[in-house]
Amino acid sequence: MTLKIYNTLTRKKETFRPIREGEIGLYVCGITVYDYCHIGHARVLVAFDAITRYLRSQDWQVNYVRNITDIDDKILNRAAENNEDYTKLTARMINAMHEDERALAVLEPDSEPRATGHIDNIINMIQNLVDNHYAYRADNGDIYYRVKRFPDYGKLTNINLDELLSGARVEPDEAKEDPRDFALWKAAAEDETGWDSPLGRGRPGWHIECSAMSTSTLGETFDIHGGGPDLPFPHHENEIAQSEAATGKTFVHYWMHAGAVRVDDEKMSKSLNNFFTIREVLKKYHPEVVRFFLLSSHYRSPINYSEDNLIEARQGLERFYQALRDFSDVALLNDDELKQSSWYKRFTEAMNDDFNTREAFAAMYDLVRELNTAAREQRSDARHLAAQLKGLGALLGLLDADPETFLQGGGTLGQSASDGLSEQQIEILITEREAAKTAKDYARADELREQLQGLGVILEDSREGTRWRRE
RNA sequence: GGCUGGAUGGCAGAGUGGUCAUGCAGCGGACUGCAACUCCGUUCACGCCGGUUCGAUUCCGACUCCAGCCUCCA
Repeated sequence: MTLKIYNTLTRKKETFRPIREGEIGLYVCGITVYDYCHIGHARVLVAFDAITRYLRSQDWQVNYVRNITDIDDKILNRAAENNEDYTKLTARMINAMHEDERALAVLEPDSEPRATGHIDNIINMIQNLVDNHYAYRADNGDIYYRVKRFPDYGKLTNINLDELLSGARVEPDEAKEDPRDFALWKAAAEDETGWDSPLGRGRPGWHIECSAMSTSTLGETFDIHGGGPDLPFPHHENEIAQSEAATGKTFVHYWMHAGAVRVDDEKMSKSLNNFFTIREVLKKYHPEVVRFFLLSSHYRSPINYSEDNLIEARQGLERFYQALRDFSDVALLNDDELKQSSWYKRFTEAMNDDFNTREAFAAMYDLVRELNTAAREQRSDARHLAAQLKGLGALLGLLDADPETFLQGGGTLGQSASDGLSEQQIEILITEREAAKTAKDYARADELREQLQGLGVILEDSREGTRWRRE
């Protein structure tokens, strides 16, 4: 089955053709670690995690590289504000990032290079660019990329160099030959953070670290480069200019960019200061609800982070776990068994079409209905349907929790204690209600049920007894 | 202003040249002591104007509006 991927470079959905048969080199721009990750980071992390999991399930050998930018002006400024060494700040933020990733079931990439671990590669690449006149050393000691010398500049985002110049936003800098040039190496004084090198003492500018890390881990030309919605310009445009000038080869075949996360229908940005960190979000919502929410739109569409939409995601996920409730013990199918399934076929058709997770969900919801019907009729295929549902969920990193635990957790974590009702207390009230029901004292039974409902506990009666879940 | 992408039912959100998206919500029914869960049925749709076509929400063009990037940001 052919895999189609929307390529930012061509602005078209294209049939994916790997450089080497069966293999995919994937580089995703990771985090600049000067603060906690926010919900926008979460989207990129979760989207490429789901994509990578899916590709591997289709027998692609994926080499997934996601970098950490751990040296940068924002980091140095923040460290100075905190009056701490910048490596202390980045170490703390990297730990926090890893915690957030684990919570969201984001698997580790195959490698996670850090800018400070690639200083030699960065220096070599800049030296190469200087030697070939793609870069020059300015009077202030900074080294800039000579944008004019790279004729393809702007091919990713279709910008016109002259118009870029007329845009007043380009910062005029006396040291530059041309205001459009950007820094590769920033000169550093002895008492500033920097590395000694043939380029002079300094530190890398933003952009060059990704060119160095990606080409040194995946080769001068690789398959897919991904990132957030604000990266095509200037970051990826500059990466192309640096890398292709340095190697003389095509840098990347497919460019993938996630859509923006909005907050209550407002643009989310650092300057508006309206972003939510992942850890704040996880205080309100179960991590799988957040993951499900992020995957419930196509990865390229804008998505709106709001109370309503998160509640909706929770309800959707609850539908899956309700269906799996009586099948928590079913074993996962092996690959061959799963691939026999017609549901699997529909699911993969959706995913092979530029990773259409929402369409894949539609197939899973239809499977849920079939499963519920089978279970109601006590059909023998119910267990197999449940196993297929879990199998499809696993391809996206979903539905791995114990259904009862998920439903009784009520879509958030750790709220049972603050609710004032322990599981034991709930069970006691349910037993009391059972007694009232047996005695046909329905008024008392309803009173108990309403009491529990007021505390966020929903009861569900069945022939086998009463189950409960939190809203 | 330039460059991208989009406009689908009450909301969210896919997709298709002519028969169903899907989820939530609503309505009717089954189940239930009553509910909840679940199942069955069902209402509600493709921004606006032209064109192509036997037929367009789907293709083409104009228009209007919205979002992202062009400034730190994933």
